[in-house]
Amino acid sequence: MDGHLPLARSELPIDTVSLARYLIGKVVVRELPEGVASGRIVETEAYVVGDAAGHTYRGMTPRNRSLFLEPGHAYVYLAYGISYMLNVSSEMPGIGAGVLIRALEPLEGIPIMRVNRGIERIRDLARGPGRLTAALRIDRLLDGLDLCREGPLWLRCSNDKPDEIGQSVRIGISRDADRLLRFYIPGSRFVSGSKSFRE
DNA sequence: AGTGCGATTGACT
DNA sequence: GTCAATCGCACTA
Repeated sequence: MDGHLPLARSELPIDTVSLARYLIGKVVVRELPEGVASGRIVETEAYVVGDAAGHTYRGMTPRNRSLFLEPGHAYVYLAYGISYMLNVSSEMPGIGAGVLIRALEPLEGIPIMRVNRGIERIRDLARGPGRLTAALRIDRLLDGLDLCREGPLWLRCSNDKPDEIGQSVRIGISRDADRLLRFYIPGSRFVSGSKSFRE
């Protein structure tokens, strides 16, 4: 019964792909003044070492430095000037790589998420990387945060483990686009981009 | 100092 | 299905 504890850093896979699979089924917890909002991770993408689609492909910059922290730290950035993306750093310190959290199944604080998103439908609250950060009110202020420690944003253990994990190409990228680095719970109504997948 | 471009979303045909 | 919105940042000069 460890369903209420933060993920232990010592148990996090160092390898980016392993971490992307490991995070499926775990819980993202957001602590806000109004209360707690949380969701189960149903979809991730790995941005591995040497990945032409990754933000660290050309080395460390002020924006992406969080990806070089030890595993389990938040990397938050703004995409298209509109949506924030939440990533979990992977690999040893000094190596820049990470896992993008692409979709959550809402658990706690659904009324809070509805207010933050301005919509009612539970299925759409956190289905998509920009939607989940809006639902949980995640922005650049949380960049670099240790997600293995309780705080404003952290990752929680879960008792139920998915018995199967689907795999496909990543969504919305052009470089290194053929690699099967997207992972998701097959059949979940809460995963994004239900098109283009293969085993 | 200027420029082009996204790890997207929501509105619209 | 198509498409515009929007802006920080990395890159060029």
